[in-house]
Amino acid sequence: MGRRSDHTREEIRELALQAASKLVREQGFQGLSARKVARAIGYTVGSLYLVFKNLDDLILQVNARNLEAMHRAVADAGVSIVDPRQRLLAFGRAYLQFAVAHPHAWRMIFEHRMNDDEPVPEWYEKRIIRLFLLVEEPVRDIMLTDDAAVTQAAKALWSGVHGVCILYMTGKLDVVRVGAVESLLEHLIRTYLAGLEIGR
Amino acid sequence: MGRRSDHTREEIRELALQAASKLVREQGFQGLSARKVARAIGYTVGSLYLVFKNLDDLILQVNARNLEAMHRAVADAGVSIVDPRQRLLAFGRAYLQFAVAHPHAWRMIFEHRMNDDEPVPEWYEKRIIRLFLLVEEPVRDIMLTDDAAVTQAAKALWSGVHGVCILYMTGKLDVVRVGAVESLLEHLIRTYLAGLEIGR
DNA sequence: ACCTGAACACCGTTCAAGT
DNA sequence: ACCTGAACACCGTTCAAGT
Repeated sequence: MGRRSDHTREEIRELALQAASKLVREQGFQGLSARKVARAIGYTVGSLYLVFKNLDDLILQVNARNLEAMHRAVADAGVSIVDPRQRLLAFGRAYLQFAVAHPHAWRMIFEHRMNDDEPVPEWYEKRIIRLFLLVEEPVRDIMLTDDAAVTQAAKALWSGVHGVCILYMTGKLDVVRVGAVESLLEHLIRTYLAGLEIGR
Repeated sequence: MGRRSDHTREEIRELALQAASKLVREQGFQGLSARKVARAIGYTVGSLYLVFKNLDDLILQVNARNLEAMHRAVADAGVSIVDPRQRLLAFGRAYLQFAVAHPHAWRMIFEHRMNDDEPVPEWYEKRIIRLFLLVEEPVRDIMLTDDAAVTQAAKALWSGVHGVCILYMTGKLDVVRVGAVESLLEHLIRTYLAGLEIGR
């Protein structure tokens, strides 16, 4: 066999990424496999390895797109909000909402681990860090300074927000009401920011 | 074949749990498999299913022991510290230290997911919640009240601590210095607690 | 040049068959 | 009663062979 040329390399790549996204959306991270992706796009498993380095590579590409969407969702939530506290609250809510709206995509972003403990490529790390940078600006407005303390505060605050989200998503928060997580998240942000203003 | 009776059911169970622990310690969560455990203890894979329901069951048992050790490490760190703020700081440091000292065990606790999205058994959930309860007491001392606000504050604070730990353990915190994570953690706890005292 | 098919080295889980 | 061995239905990855 061979030499079908029904699709270009780029087309196969795109088909595979969309099939993978669909599999994750419908069956979760655990339901994704190279063989399933290949079957879904009508090619053999081997063909995937002409277009992707390996399964990790494919997953990173899917995650990159979802990170992009997440970044946009969070950034958009802050547009037209001038007060830095309200901005950070909007960011936090949007972050949580994205996780709730796309649970499987969100979990794959944070639960995927490289095989053989290979390091995550640099272009990918940057996409994660971009989210922290989004938070730095309003934090700077609140702290009224521009040194390393801002970076630390942004990291601390966003780690907290992330902690709430991940414990909620993995069912370890023991919350009953639907709005309880939102309340918890807002309480954490408000309380942390209040503490920040004292030390100013 | 069959009918060796070299070991009782309980002995096989214990051998398997220790072999599994060792595999995780040396090769990580991903390096664990039922077949490897069986090989390590000199039994066939099938035998494991006489003693454990499935691989998830075995993993939960290992995690339960590690959760026990973690709970003890955190609790012990707070003994003889009367000031509630210092107590919470000690708890946080101990939590982070346990993660750093036993990275693979720590990650298996928080990265393992049930197959087929089966719910985690109740006895297991309680072990996780026990950690939150540990935090409630000093938080109560600080808030000088005994209502639901204490539970919420404990959850918020410990979610934050956990967020710092998990982002650090998965290399997403972009910290360079060794002490930077400890500083970040202490900053988060101190700032949150400062904010808590204002709203009192 | 492009793609396949088969192979390799693994998985988790089940269960008839042996002692 | 206890344990095995083999089977089943899956994996990720590689690569000689076909068109």
